[in-house]
Amino acid sequence: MEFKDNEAIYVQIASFVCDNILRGRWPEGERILSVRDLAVELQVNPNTVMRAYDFLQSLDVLYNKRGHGLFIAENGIEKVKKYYKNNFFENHLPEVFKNMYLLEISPEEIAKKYSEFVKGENLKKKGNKNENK
Amino acid sequence: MEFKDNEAIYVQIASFVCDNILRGRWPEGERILSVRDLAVELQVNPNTVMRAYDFLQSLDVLYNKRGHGLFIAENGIEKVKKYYKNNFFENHLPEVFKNMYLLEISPEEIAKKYSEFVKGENLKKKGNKNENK
Amino acid sequence: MEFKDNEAIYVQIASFVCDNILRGRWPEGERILSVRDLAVELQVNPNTVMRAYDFLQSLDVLYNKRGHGLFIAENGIEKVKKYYKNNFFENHLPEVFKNMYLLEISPEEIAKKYSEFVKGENLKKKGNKNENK
Amino acid sequence: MEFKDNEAIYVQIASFVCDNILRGRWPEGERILSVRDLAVELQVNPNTVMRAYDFLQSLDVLYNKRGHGLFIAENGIEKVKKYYKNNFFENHLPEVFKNMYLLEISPEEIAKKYSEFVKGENLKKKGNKNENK
DNA sequence: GTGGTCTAGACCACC
DNA sequence: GTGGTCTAGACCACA
Repeated sequence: MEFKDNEAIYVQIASFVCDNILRGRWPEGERILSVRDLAVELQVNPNTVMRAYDFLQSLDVLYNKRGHGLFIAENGIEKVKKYYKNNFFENHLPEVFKNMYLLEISPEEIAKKYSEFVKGENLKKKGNKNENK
Repeated sequence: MEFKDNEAIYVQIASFVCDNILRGRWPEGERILSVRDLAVELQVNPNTVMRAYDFLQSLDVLYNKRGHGLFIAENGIEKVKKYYKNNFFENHLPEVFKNMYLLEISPEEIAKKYSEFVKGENLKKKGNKNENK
Repeated sequence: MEFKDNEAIYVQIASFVCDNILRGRWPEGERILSVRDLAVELQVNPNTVMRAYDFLQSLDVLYNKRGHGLFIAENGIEKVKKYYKNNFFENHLPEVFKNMYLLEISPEEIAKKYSEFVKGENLKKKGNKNENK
Repeated sequence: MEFKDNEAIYVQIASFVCDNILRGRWPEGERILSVRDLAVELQVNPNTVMRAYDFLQSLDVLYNKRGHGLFIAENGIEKVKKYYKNNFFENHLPEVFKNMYLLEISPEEIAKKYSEFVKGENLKKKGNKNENK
């Protein structure tokens, strides 16, 4: 996995985990990869994974069964959505709107680009399905 | 002026300057506030303003007339737009699209919220005009 | 290391780094001396080294692996050459030609002196090789 | 006249004066433009011209006839050449050679570009002659 | 340990 | 007055 360098790696790992939860790849209630395993997979220091997991515990997306490891909360999707939605509307969107306004980018242009983005995502999905066959 | 604390102050100052240029409040070719004056106004160390101005000089948005101060380039708006547009499409937009996709936010909802944002901006403008009466 | 005092120290440090890259002494992809270490070695304030490194990052010659330090880009040599060549042909050479023209110095004389210069450089190289024996 | 912004203006003015002397446009022994007149012509603060003249006096290129103004020395060309040659060989050339060496630019390439430069200068001369007709 | 940011204050050349 | 450079020292988040 490649990391952007304008954002802390642990934040990107947290996003990565949430992604997998929202997309249903990691089902609610199940045990999550151990710190060490994920660290190996992402080629990252375990401490960094730990920070990401800590962060997600503070959001109640993950919880700790003593001695059994970390699990995804039963309402994990809901929790993630809540946090991300709030973040999106409070922090990201105003910035985006300001840019659109000053750079004279119409919402129609955004919508058009978005539909292209969605196409790309759907292709990915199909690709993954075939991979698993 | 208030600064967010999740972004370096000098970056926010640079954005502030670009904003004023894009909105036409600071016309192309004109002299910009001196390092020291802006530092006093923003209650910030002159070095911090200097860093922001340095950055804008490296983008050719500002240029230096020796001994006379810094001036906004004749094609300053164009330069700013170019930089901001690139930044917006490369860095911001993909992130926004991913959020929209995963959080199931439709482009129509975005468009609606945007039109409200624009109303707010227009009110601000009128407010400023009245102030000057 | 000695610094000329008609040029900013941080610029000279940046040149020093580029020199080492172009000469192959510091290979592409490798970690570069930390800000603090180079500051100690050059007997200079860390901020000054930082400025040099900042500049080289803006040229994409250096990049940052968070928490691990700064590394020379894979195409670092190319990037440095591009920047230096442009600088040389746009800024230095016209000045040199004007001097040659007005002072009546022939290109043959230049060529002759250059071959002496190259000899000196080659001796330096051999000297270093012997040092390492 | 346009000034480069990487060199002090008074230095550029001094060069401008030397240029005119070396090219024979301003003959040895003659009175030189007054500080004020040159300042107006170059659209520059008189103090700045003054500094340039001061500098040239320190090189014995100009000298002061009390109450009559500044004059170009009888051996002005020689003095200018001496200073510029020294400067060229001591300061400029080593830098140029280093660049040529590291960027792998051959003296032949330099010679070729120089001959083009000379062509350009000769055209200018003819152009000026015709202007004065 | 790493880079990055900010402040405070001094000093400089230039116009 | 202008920008620009440098130092010293503090503090931070990150790995």
